[in-house]
Amino acid sequence: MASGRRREFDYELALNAAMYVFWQKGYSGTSMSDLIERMNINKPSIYRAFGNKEDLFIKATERYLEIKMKPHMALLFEEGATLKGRFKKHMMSIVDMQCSTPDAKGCYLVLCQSELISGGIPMQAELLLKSAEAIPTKCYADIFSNDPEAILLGLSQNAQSNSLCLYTMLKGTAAMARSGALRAELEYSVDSILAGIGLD
Amino acid sequence: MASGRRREFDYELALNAAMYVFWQKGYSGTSMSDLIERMNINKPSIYRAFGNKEDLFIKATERYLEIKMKPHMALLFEEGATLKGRFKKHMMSIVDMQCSTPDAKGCYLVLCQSELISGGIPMQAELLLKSAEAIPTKCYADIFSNDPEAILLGLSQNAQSNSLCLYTMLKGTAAMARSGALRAELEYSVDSILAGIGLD
DNA sequence: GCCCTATGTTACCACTTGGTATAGAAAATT
DNA sequence: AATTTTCTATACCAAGTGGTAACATAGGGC
Repeated sequence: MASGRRREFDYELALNAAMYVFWQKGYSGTSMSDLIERMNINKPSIYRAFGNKEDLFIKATERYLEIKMKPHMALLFEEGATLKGRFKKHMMSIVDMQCSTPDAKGCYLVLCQSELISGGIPMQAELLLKSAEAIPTKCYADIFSNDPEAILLGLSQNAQSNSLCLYTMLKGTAAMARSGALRAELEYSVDSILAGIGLD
Repeated sequence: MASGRRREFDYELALNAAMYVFWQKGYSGTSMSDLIERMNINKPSIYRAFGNKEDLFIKATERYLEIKMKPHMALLFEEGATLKGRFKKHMMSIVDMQCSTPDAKGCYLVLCQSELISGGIPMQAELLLKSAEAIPTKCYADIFSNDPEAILLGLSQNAQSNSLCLYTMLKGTAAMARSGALRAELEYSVDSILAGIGLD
């Protein structure tokens, strides 16, 4: 079986580049020209390797979830740290990322989720974005409900609300980071919300 | 001096309609076709009455600041209410608006400010959006610095940080509202952040 | 060597974008 | 009523959108 000519570009690198473009410009705001330029591949090669714009967006989004969001979640389950310490580390790890990525500040998901109500996002991409939103809130709520320290602090009483509260603050830091806020400025907000829900 | 034919559409109504379109779709996401449809005027009439897309956007943004943001600010200076009461009312008034406007959930400014880093926003519009951001933070910081009750509670020590903290949370509720969160769910977050900075 | 498959490149497609020229219609001043 | 001024409406423009057809090119299996 003949296997044909090998592609000249690096698939993984190209997908990363696409991820950063969507992170900076959102789905509708990103044009194929943008992608061609930043991925450094010409158009038919992109279509052959990744499918159409929606397919590429879905792959880029899944990559973001995998390499950018997942690592933060692990920090919530580190052994030998207090509940507050784990949440603080988790949240500041996210804030760090929101502030540090040049030209792609804030959160990929927050940006693209805000496009949903604008219209123009294809169905499958919409479903993925909506399902991604449920992951951290569910995770936080589970911890608040079941962690012994959380139960002791009474946080299990309002597990759902406490979860939503932290998530809301992280969306806020994402928006602030996108406008140029610094990590140091946002740390105070993280500390305040943790204190605010009674996590001391 | 002949004054000519009178316009058939209502200028104020049309500008309001434009405001809601930008509120829903942002600057780049809004096309002239969108505006024509929702303002119910044909294209040359829009250009004659409002100038080009950027001019119209600036007018719509100024209108948003005037009729949508300004009323919330007044609540911070109501007589005979505690500092916490005034901030609670102010913030919930904003959250109310973020949740209730159909098809234009969230905050006009948060949405459009997030487009700045994407590029494609004209200079004058960019300046307006950036200057709008400074208004509430400056206002909060002034209150935390000078209000007797704030000084008594020690909030004047971190006036700047406390200000940024509340503003960050409001950007978070805006993002949450845009994704469909309800007023009741977000009230808990507002209460928590007020408690978190020590405003009891 | 040949063939087959997959690649990169150029050119093109229909459609939408922001913006305008032009012509006809309506109202106020003379 | 005539004129002037501003309005609305149809049609159009160049440039950009997402997406493809066609063709030359490169590499592995036989």
